[in-house]
Amino acid sequence: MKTDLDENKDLSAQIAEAIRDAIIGGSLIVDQRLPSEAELCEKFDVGRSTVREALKRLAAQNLIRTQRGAAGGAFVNRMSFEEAYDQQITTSTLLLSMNRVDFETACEARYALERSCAPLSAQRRTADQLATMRAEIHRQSQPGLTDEAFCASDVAFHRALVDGAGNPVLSYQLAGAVEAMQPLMNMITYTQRDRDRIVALHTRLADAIEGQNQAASVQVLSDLEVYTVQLAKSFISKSAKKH
Amino acid sequence: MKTDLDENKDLSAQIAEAIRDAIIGGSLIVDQRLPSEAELCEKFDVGRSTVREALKRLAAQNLIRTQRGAAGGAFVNRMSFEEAYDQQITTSTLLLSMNRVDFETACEARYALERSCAPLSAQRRTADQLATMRAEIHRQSQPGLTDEAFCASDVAFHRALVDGAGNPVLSYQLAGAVEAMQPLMNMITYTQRDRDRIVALHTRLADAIEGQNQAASVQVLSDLEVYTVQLAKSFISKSAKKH
DNA sequence: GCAAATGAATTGTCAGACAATTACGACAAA
DNA sequence: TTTGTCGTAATTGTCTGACAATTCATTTGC
Repeated sequence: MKTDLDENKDLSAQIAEAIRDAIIGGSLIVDQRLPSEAELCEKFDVGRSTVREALKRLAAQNLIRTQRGAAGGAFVNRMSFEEAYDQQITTSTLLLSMNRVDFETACEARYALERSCAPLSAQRRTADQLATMRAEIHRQSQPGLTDEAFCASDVAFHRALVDGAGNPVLSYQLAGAVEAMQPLMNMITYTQRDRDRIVALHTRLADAIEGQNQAASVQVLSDLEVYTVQLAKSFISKSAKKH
Repeated sequence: MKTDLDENKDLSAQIAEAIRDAIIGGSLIVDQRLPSEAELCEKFDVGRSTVREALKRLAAQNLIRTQRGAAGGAFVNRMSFEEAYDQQITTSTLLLSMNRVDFETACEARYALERSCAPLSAQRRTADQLATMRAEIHRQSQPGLTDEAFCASDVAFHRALVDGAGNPVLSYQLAGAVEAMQPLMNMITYTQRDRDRIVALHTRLADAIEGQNQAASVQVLSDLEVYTVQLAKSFISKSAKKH
C-alpha cells in the first residue's frame, strides 16, 4: 500500500484511495482486518481525524465495515448484491435527475436492456416470479389506485420479469435502469384509458413469458416502449399548453 | 431535513443519510450550498468531526463537493456521466470479484446486455467509433502483445461498440458489465489460435456494424459469448489438470 | 465450575486550536 | 479612474487530547 502522500492535496482522499486500491488490487482480501486507526495514523503520518475521514469515505462505498470493541476495527467488506443494488439505484436515479436526460433516451436504454432479459426470462422464470407478475397486473387494474402506487407496481412487475432471467448479475445491472425511471414516470398522470392499455400490454407480456415465447416477449417490450414514449410526449405537450 | 437523531446509532451515518435524502428528494438542488460545518453542528447538535465525517461520506458518493475559503463550503454536486461510470465500474468489479460469481453467469449477463446495444449501434455508429473498432482489431492482431494488453484492447473494442448506440444512459449502464469482466478475462492465457479466432469474430462484428446489419451483429455477439465461455472452460479444466 | 468484576483495545464523539485557502473591501499608488 | 497591495473575515483541512461506549479476554470471588 502506498503511504507517501502529496502534501498539498486532500490527505483523507489520498488515504482512502490508497486503501481502496489495495482492496481492488487484492492485497487486502475479504474480511481481512485493516490496521487500527492509531496504526494507520503512524503509517501515513497524519492525525486521527484524517484517517477517520478516509475510513468513512470507504464505508460510504460499502468497501469496509467497522466494529467497535477490543477485537473491533475496520474490515474489508464483501459487497453483497443487496448493497450493490442500492448503490446502483441511487447513482442511476441521481444521474437521470440531475442531467436533464430526455425521457426518450432513458426509456430507450431501459427497454433495450429489458429486451435482453426477456428471452432468458421466458426460458427460466419460476412459477413464483410469474405469479408476482400476475399479482402486480391485478393490482394495476384495481380502481382508485394512486398514480404513485401504479408506478410502484409497474416497477415491481418489471423487476419480476428481470429476476425471471435467473441471473443475479443481470438483475443487478438492470436494477438501476428500471428503478431510476420511476421518478420520471411518476410525473405523468395516467388516465383510466392509459392504465387499461398498459395492463393489456403487461398481460400480453406475462402470457408470452408463461408460454415461453421469446420473440413475443421481446415484441411486447418494444410495443410498451413505443407506448410509454408516446404517453410521455402527449403529457409534455398537454402540460405545455396549460402554460 | 430531519434533524432528530437516534442517540445510540452511528451519528455521522444518520446525518449523511438525512442530507442524502434531502438531495435525492429534491429539497437541495444542484449547486446549492449546504450550511457550513459550524451551522450543521448546531442544527444537528453534534461536534464538528461528526459533521465532517458525514460530509466525507457524501463526498465519496459524489453527492457533494467542497471548496475552501471565504465563499466556500459544501455544494450539491451534479453527478457527471464520467463519475457515474467510475462508480459503476468499481461497484461491478468488486461485486464480481468478491462473490464467486461463476464466469458463465457474468459472461451471459455481459453479452445479453451488449446484444441490446448492437442493433442501435448498427444504426447509429459514427465513422469515428467504427474507426476505433477497426484500430483495436488491428492492435489485437499485433504479435508480441501481452495478454493484459490484449484484454484491454478487447474492452476498448467493446466500449466503442456500446458507445456506437449513441445513448449515454446505455453506455453508462454497460460500463460496469464490460469493464468488470476484464479482471476475469485477464486470468486466461490466450494462445495465438485463440486470438486469431477472437480477431475474426471481432472483424465479423465490425463488418456487421459497418454494413448496418442488425441481425448479424447480434448473431456475432452470441457466437462470441459461446466461444468465450468455451475458452474459459477449457482453461479451467487445463489448470485443474496441472494440479 | 461459574458468574461477576476488571482491564485493555478499539471505535465514536467532542472541544479547542491552528493552518490553508479564498473572497472582499479598504487604501495607497500610478 | 484604475490598479496593486494589504488586511480581515469566513470556511474547510488537519492535529491533539480527552472521554464515552463497546467488546473481548482475564482475573477474581464464591
